[in-house]
Amino acid sequence: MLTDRQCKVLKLIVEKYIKDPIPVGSKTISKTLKCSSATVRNEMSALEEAGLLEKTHTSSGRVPSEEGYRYYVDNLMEPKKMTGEDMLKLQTVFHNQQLALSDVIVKSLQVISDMTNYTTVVLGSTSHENLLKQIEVIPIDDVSIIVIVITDKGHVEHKNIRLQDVSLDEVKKTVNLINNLIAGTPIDEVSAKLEYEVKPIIGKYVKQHEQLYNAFYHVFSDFTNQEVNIVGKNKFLSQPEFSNIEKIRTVFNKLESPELIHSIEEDDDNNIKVYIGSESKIDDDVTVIKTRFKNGNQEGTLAIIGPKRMEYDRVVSFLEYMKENIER
Amino acid sequence: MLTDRQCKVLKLIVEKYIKDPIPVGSKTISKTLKCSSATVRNEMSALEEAGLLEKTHTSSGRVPSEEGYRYYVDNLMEPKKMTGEDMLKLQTVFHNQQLALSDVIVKSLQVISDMTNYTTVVLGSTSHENLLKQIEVIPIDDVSIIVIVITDKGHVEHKNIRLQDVSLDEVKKTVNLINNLIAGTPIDEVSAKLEYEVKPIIGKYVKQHEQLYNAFYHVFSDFTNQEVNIVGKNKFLSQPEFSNIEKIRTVFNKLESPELIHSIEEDDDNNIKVYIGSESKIDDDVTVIKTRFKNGNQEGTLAIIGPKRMEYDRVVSFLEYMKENIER
DNA sequence: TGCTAGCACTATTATTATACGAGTGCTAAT
DNA sequence: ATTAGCACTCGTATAATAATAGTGCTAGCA
Repeated sequence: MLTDRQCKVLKLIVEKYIKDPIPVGSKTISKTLKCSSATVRNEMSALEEAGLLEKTHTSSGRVPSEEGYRYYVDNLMEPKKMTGEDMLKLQTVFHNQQLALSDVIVKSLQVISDMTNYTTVVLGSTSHENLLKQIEVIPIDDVSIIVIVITDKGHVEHKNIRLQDVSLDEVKKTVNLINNLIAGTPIDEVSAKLEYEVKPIIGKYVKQHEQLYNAFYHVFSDFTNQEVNIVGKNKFLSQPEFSNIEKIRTVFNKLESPELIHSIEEDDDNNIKVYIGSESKIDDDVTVIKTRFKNGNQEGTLAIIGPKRMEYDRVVSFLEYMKENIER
Repeated sequence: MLTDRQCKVLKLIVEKYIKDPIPVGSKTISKTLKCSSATVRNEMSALEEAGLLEKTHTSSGRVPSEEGYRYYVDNLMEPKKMTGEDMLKLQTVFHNQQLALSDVIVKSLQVISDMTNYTTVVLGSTSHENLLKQIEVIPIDDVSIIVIVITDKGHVEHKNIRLQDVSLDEVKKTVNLINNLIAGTPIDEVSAKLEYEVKPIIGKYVKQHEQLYNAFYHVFSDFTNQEVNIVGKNKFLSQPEFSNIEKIRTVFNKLESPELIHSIEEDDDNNIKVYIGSESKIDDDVTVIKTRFKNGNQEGTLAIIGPKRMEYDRVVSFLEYMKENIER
């Protein structure tokens, strides 16, 4: 258990280091705390002993360790209320009556990315939550048609497919069958249902059924599992801890890998969760802060991704604000 | 005018430097050319005089200048035929009968990006070439509908809009009006036509016409002018001349700015065009190689973007192959 | 007992000096 | 016209030095 003063020292160090990423010395802290630098040094080595602080070399100042940030976030951080200016910017987005909720969310996370200089992510509902609402087909020319897939949550995707010697009539028959038989099915089960429920029927009644079946099968199996919206990846380029290209490359690759991004929502806790450093699974110097939201049939995940040395208090208050405003 | 030997020297230097980005010395060249390093030095200083070579410092080897690359591309470069392996990879993409042409193009440029380690771009038809084919509306819930816009070239976009107290009937009336009155109009003129041809009519026959008019107006004015597909931006991260973050940042910002990307197709020459360094308008160390393609009603631009120190011959042959295969 | 002044010690950073080498340009000889 | 030879230049690498900002520890004080 930390003493009161140790908490103060840790908090000061974390906050100082977040402002300015250079190791913090005892002298700096002693100025704010009413005691000598020697006393601070003693507290510091106790905190280091406890694994909350680290030195970059034997005679350097201290830097928060992963556990140090953790302790700060869990116990020391005070909620920071948003500035009027920040609030105002977001409110103008939220009060745009014409935009659908999903657009409002994406737009405001763009704004947040610019305000904070961190990367933001919006994940929509997952494919097992999205039910097939209907499909539409538009003929483009003799050989190609566009298939549009719409889910109950309003997720739309389209695909241009090529067919040889298939009459529009037969396409329409198939479309009607699909709409009648498997609308309402979770998107990720559609491919299977197509095989067991639709294939046998079109096999009997539709010419060129092989080709049509294959085409639609691909439309659904290629259906993106989830709407993923990442904004401001380039913000990492202005963070000092990502000044080397290698690091940037690994982070960018991770941010583009669907698995990684989906792992963000693995834990479906509804509160705001903070994943620090290695917990982020992206890079030891990266922190992910996320929350889930739900409004009617719209649900999903918001995340803000930045350096471990992140303005935790500010980011948390942004996410709280977003969650609150989305949910009513 | 360059002598024969000067051409040989320039060609060797450019090709050597492209392989390995370190200044090329006279000794290296003299090994390949049957003459002494002193002779090569004389030729080199003639080439420097002519502005085709540069030194990084007084006693360094030579590096091609922008004009040097230009001369190489225009006069010295020999077309390099594609390796069987490269060809094979692309052919499997092209021979996929199920994919629409536009998907084949995007897929093959992904493949090319991986093979070359350069960034690739596909630009679709511009908005004044795309004609509105039809719009479709799908109601999602009480307050929101999805509007889907389809162009004659098969470009599809959708937008989720929110309406208050508007009956589905009225929406459908408006949609029918739009489809009847302004289908066939170039996308970038639709907004205007909407105002002059549709607004007066729905004003009379449709309740809540203000709201509906505004919603559709926004759907069309937000319509993306053009399909832009950039693949492999991260490839820049592994090019040695982009090892500093500042440079990467400016390049990434440029690649994300629509104006810049559109400037690629400004010149609608149908041949393969090479923009070296400052000509690329992206960065002095960047080269853009592009070509237009056309197949039936599908047209657009392909581009490969990489360091100025690019494998020009290889890239040109890739683009030739692509153009040829698309156009038949 | 807890705090602090004082001091020896340590590692980083910046600066300077030195040597090395890969390259050039020029001159004189072939 | 070509080339061997040589002085010269500049970037890179290495080592030596000093300055500095920090530490840990000890001993004395309230």
